[in-house]
Amino acid sequence: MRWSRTLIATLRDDPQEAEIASHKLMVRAGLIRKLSGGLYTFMPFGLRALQKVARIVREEMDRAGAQELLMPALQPAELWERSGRLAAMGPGMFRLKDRAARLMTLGPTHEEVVTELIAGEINSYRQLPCTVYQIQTKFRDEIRPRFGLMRAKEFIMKDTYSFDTSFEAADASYQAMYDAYVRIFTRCGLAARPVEADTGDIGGKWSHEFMVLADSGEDGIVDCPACGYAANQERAERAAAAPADAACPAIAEVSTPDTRTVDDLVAHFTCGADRFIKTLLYLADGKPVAALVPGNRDLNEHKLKRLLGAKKVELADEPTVQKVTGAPVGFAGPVGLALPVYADQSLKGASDRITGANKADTHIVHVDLARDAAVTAYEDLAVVGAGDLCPRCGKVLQLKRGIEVGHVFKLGTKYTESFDAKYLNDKGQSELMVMGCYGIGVTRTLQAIVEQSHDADGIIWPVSVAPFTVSLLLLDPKDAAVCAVADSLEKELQARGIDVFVDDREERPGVKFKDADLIGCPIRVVAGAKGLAKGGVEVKLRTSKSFDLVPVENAAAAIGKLVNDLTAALNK
RNA sequence: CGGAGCGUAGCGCAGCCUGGUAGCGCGUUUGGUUCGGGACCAAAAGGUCGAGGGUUCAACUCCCUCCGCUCCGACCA
Repeated sequence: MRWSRTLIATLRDDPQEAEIASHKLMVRAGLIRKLSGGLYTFMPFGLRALQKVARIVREEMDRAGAQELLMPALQPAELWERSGRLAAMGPGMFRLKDRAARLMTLGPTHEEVVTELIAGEINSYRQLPCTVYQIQTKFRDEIRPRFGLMRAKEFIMKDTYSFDTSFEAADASYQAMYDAYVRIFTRCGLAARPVEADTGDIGGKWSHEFMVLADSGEDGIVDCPACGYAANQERAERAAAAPADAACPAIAEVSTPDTRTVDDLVAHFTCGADRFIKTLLYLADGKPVAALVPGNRDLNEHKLKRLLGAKKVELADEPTVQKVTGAPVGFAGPVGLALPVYADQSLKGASDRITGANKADTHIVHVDLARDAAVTAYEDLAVVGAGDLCPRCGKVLQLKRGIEVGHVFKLGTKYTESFDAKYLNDKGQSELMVMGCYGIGVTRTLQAIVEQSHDADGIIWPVSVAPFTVSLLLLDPKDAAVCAVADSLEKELQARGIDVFVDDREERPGVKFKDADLIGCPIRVVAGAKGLAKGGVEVKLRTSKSFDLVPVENAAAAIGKLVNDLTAALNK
């Protein structure tokens, strides 16, 4: 392909719309263009890179025994009512009506469609296990699309679904996908790290996310350098550390006018935030409960939701708080509260603490939680952060940030129950299939690669996903001898199956060098009059500062070897 | 949904406070000189100043409403 005949425009300035490096670079290098918030066009170069990622995904899915199919993106909403997810996903789903006023949705994911499909297709244990996948556009009405392709309203996802006869068999399918994911991200040149994760709206018992470490990542990752424990902050647990509180006198009320937040309390009582017990009132599927954490900690709503087995957990609104505590927001406390009370494990044995009095403008001091309040249970409820102790080995945890590029779930029978997906076992009895689902954000993976692999000059594509493997700069397009060299080298490389992009523009060399660095193809070849006079073309890696002068007749072979070396290094 | 900021030529921006009919850089086109890390000179094309309404003799500028984009937050006991 030649620059002069390609729809590509590179930008000198950072686009006003972009914040993070990968987003800026993808726009500047002419890979994507924005249509509207969270909606992007893939330009020819962006599409080439995307298709290379998709191809790797496909090859590894096929190798792992999954079969590709393609399901509709437009789906009857009734399907989502059957699983209960129409309500659970709420406004996150795009909804529309067809001409018969039937409610339809644009698929944000495909558990419903695939389970309905498989329930009809599979009848016998002889047909199991069965794993299918697709690479398809998904639609999610994100609250706040951001960072270009990272969180978009429309994006390309690879979604795989496994069906098995038993939980043990499903574990094997899960492991096969987990292994395939490790290979996929390795081949894409990404250092992606599996971490334990929350299952969210998808449901199920167990899941891992594949995270690309990046400061711009949206997820917190809790990491134990000592034993390798790693988990999404939403999921992360911590080892119990009991407080060393001494016994205290009986409780006493203290007037605290207009002192509602922990910051207010710290200022008022001049003590550490950890001396307070934060009492949070939640509605779990509509029923009020209280959750207690130390004043210096945050409550992890995912943990509370899991503990209560609730479908929906939300902070109680002001009227509810007023009703159950008898006080305005800001003065709730566990003492005398007629609700189920769940306390964070670090409050076990807590004594001489300060809490709200369930009375306007009043707190109580000298609270011994066990003595003065009825705590239903002590559980790990706080958000885990740096400095907490590892739940496995007890060493100190670190906190990092990451981009979620893949997610694997053990779903169990959540969906096969909803859709009555059963098979006959070898004794002729009907049993539910056991399911797993596995997603990769293909478009997000592409951007994560850029986020992880760039420098001040531009993108540094891994050879496996670069829009083109070789950038061939034709420095003197008016010099017939140089053109002839570029032409023949282009053909030789193509004959070897190496894709080449020839910059044949009538531009000064500096412009071509800058653009080549920005676009970031892994191998740069310069064909210029100067180089030819010295004996050949210049071959340089994007990652290297220096080049090799290679005689024209050896160039294709030398480049072929470089490609092989780069590919081998990725797959190592 | 709440908070903040921004919408002026393809891209990046100034002008607005203090109203008088729009400018800079890049890019694009043409001509010339250049030619190994984003050249220079000359000329040119390109804008309903996000949309609608209001105030005014006059609105990019002041006021109101709406739309769009970006960032922060969805944590308060």
